[in-house]
Amino acid sequence: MVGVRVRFAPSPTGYLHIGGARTALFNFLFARHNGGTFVLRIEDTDETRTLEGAVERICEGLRWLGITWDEGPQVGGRYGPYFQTQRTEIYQRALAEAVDRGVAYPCYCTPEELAASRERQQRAGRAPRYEGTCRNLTSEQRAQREAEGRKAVLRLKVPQEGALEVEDAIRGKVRFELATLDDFIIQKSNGMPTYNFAVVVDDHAMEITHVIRGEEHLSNAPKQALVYRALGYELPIFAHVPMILAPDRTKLSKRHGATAVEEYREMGILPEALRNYLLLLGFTPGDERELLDLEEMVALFDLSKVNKNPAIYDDKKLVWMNSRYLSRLPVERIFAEVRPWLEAAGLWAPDQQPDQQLFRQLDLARERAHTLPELVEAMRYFLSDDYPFNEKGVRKVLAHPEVAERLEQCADRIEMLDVFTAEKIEQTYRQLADELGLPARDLIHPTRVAVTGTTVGPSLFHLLEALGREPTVARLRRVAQQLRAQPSLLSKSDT
RNA sequence: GGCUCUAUCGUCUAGAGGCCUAGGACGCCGCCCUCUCACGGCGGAAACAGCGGUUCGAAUCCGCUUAGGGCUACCA
Repeated sequence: MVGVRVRFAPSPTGYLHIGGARTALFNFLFARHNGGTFVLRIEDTDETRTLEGAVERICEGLRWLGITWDEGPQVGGRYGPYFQTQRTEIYQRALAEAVDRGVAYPCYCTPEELAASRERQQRAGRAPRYEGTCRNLTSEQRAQREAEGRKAVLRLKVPQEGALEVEDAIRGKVRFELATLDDFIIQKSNGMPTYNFAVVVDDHAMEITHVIRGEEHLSNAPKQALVYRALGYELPIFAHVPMILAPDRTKLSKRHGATAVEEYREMGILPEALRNYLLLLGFTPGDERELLDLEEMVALFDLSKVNKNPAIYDDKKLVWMNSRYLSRLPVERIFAEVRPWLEAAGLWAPDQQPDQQLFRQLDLARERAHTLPELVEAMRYFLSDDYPFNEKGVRKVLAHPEVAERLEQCADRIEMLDVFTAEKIEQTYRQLADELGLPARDLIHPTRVAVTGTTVGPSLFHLLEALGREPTVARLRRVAQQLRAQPSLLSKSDT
């Protein structure tokens, strides 16, 4: 007895689409939740659409999201091969079986004849269906067409009356009139099986118990059910998850912005955030929790909690989620994520090792960042003396005659401190402010802008502690000097 | 066109006949916290597509309409 077996079966036509990623996630969670097996299978029967490197990109996207498969490319398995192009003998056997059972027949119509027939029917206001030209050919007629050198395809003989009900775990019973279906092709003239045939053969051969896939396949379900029936296979449980639509309610495509998982990675989105966001697109955890780690997702996942209606994709919430993960995940983890970004920005050397001070800085910076590139900017003044000055900030808090001296006084006091801690720094700032008869903010704000170039950021005293005494003092003095020499110097480098 | 799925705030959604003067989250707007920003807290604006039924009672059930999606290939 096999337990739950599910599969994700993308065709390698390019990148991993977020809709596909969500389907994969649901399959993965379903398998894990039920202690089952998650299979990755590549549907590459259309060689003209198969793209070089696409399988690798899809695998990498899945791995990045933390979706791992138990059988499939790169890992193997007992039900292989996992590429349809390598399973041709299996299809040939199934095709031969279909012919033997009398449920399939060769059709010699050319694509041109078919197109003409379709057009004729459409003009007559009817739904285009295969007219059954070759359905009842005698063996002489077949032989004659073979002799003419006509190439044959194989069609499935579909009953012309009655109805077929497909049970869907998400939608319930879906009923189709057989009269609306026609004898569809199961083997192309190049010998390859068509999608609707190959999926069934593979799902059966791989003992798939639950077919969880996108809603775009719902209309294929009756055809596939017919193939199952024709071949005498047992039907799996179907579950069609709603599609993800673009904000204009059309199918999500490139012109709507990012649609590939890898693009989100390149935008500085963490896999935890994308995975979490994708889960919530069409799935309700049941309580009011929204931020869920993989373990919680596995524990909670259930097909009955998958929604029926399509979700419109809106990345505002994704960005918010990303900011939450940025500040919640272990700081070491965040460092591993930003590290390549910091290196690319020239703020971190490839051989450089992080220390406690770096982690403190990261801790302060990450609370304010929504994405990895934002985090890089929030880290810039910690890692480099070359940080941009915000023009408005300079004008507002630095460009005043009394500021230079105050900055120097702050620097003096800082140098006198026995220990450089946030607490001590705050004490001395407040004391100095008292002595000067000023509100503390008149010292705090100029210091912040001088040391970071910006008016926004972490609590100043923690900021200074994380920055370190030497850089703090050096920056205060440098800025004071520049203010004295020429105030406009500072406002040149604006952000 | 035919077949089919879907329909609650701008978006993701809760809601499986009375608990709904429809709840939460993102976003937006105020206020609080405060050295700024962010976080956090508090509050606000914001929805049951329409019309008919069924019922004592409907966001919830049924029908129709409307709108959107999918399929309708020798693509997957």
